[in-house]
Amino acid sequence: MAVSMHDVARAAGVSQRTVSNVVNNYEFVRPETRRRVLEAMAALGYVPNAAARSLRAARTGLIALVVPDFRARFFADLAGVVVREAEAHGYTVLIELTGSERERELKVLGGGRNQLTDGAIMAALTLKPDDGLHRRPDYPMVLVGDQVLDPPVHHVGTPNRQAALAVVRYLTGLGRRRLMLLGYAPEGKVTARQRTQGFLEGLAEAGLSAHEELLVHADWTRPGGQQAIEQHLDAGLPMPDAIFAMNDSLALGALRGLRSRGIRVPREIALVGFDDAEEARYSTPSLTTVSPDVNALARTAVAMLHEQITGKASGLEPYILVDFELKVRESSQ
Amino acid sequence: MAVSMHDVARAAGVSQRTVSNVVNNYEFVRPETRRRVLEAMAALGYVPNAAARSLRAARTGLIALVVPDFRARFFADLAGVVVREAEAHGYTVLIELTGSERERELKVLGGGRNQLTDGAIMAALTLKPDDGLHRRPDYPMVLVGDQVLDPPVHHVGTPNRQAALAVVRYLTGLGRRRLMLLGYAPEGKVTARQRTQGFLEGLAEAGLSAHEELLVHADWTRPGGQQAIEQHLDAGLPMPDAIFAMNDSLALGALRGLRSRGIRVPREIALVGFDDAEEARYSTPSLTTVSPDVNALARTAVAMLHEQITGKASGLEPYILVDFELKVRESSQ
DNA sequence: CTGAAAGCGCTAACAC
DNA sequence: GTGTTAGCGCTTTCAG
Repeated sequence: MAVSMHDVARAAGVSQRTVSNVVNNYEFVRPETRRRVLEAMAALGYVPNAAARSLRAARTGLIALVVPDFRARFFADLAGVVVREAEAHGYTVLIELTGSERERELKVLGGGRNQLTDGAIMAALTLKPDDGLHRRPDYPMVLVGDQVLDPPVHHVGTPNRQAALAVVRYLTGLGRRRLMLLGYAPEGKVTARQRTQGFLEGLAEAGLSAHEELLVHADWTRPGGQQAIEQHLDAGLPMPDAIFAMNDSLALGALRGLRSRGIRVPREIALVGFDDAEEARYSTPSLTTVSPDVNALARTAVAMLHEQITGKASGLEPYILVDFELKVRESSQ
Repeated sequence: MAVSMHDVARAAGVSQRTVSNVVNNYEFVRPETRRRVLEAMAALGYVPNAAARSLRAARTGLIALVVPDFRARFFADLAGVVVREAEAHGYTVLIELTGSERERELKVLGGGRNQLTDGAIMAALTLKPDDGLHRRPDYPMVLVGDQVLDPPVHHVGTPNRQAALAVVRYLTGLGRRRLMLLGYAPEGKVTARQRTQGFLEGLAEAGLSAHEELLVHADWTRPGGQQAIEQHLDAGLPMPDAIFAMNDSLALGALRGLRSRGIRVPREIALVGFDDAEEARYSTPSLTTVSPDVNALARTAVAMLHEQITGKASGLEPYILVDFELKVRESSQ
């Protein structure tokens, strides 16, 4: 067995209570006593036991970060900031990788593993509004990305509609007139719908109408983007003079497709993505893209969760959209 | 308070012991009793309390994965497999991001946070051999990547020397004669030294001698690679006909540098990286690179750690090198 | 300012 | 097969 408070207490000639006071930085301990206890702790190599503390305190100091996969740069970034931020609030982060499996996301709604965590920050990809009913109501939770549940849950996201609108304004401002929306998915996730909405609003604003053939379905992946573009071009469908891709993977795939057909970017077609993935900076040409403020996203999520856990009166709205920035790079100018 | 075993026991009209038996799938419980208990659990919404269990069992079921940063694709991949594999062994993974800070890596050696974890898998970047002394000897630990500690710790890695050797054999086999080693760092990490060793062995084997001016120092990053190459070229130093970069970031940076100076890859210079980062597949030209078997790496690490934690007689060596593969792509042929 | 003592929820001897 | 029971190490009332 490891050394316990009791052992330290005996060694220092004080009661366990006093040791606890020292460990928890209770103010009113005589300096001399504190010193003795600290010495005993060091001598014995005392390490507090987290399990016992949790058991007693009814909180574990652990929060779960539930994401599909760290290979998506966005989630890797998110994890970094969440871990840092959580630490500042006294939490340790426990990772749950869902691989975009519905089963696993549902499990989190039910309170996760064995009351192991005090709450969860989740990027849900597969949940549907109805799933909100499966939620254990007393389990603190914050959704990152899209609001997908119906009895709505605390949530922090990117203003998809506004960002898409900003993209269209930017492109039409450059004089582009035939805009393609790549990754169109009217039946799909909220994300897709919101971005589509912004896109269409932007067109309307510029007095343009949406060409149905320029709303192009595609898997939100590189191969998806490449294929869709190649098919579109090979089918002799109307050429756009600008493409807004639903995410950077799509955009980079499209870039490949365009190149393979000898079309120059941005000369003939301007290209804009979404997410500001690392590759966006390093592709040739580098990719103009919407950069969500991941930092703010993570900070806000942790703060929201902390409030729920501690039950403090919240200064925060239960639903927050953070900033974004349109990073203009070579692919559009 | 949440509902406890006691509550369930009362509701089912059995003793707490029996509930425990059911929860832990103890074999010898009468089916009828089991059913009753299960029903009571469902009715009350019982969830076992992890803290209590840990306290009692003196293990938490948590293991720490300690890595610098998930933005490096290698670690993102690693995390994915480790989490999956850990789950199969009944562990949950807790993330510790070090940001390559020595302080944080040292803390892990000391046993991590409050006996919260049963052990750790760490990719140490900043530790020096002497730091091995700081290690808490009874804290199970597996190093991934390089063996850096002196009283050696269980470890699983990539055969750096052999891989570098394979690269050189491949390049000389293609008829290349003036090989540059990019990212040379003789005073640096073991990784660097091992790869350098393999590189030099390969040259010797081919009857070539190492040109000192072709051992090029550089930060192991994209900008580092680009700068180093541009400086080298602009200084009029001897042109290589092949470059082996210590990692893919360097290689991709170099690619940019070469392109900016109008040098064609692979026609004039063949380029090989190390790590098989995702971008390596999507660059133009795509990058030939050494692909470590991350799956095997992670599986082995978890298995090793599990053995240490359970104290089972080990079938595994305490030091294991996993496979690698040379992924030949456009940049070298 | 410090001691004594009561559990938090669970596991695992030990009985029967 | 099931009940009794003793803690695991800690926080926290309650007394001094």
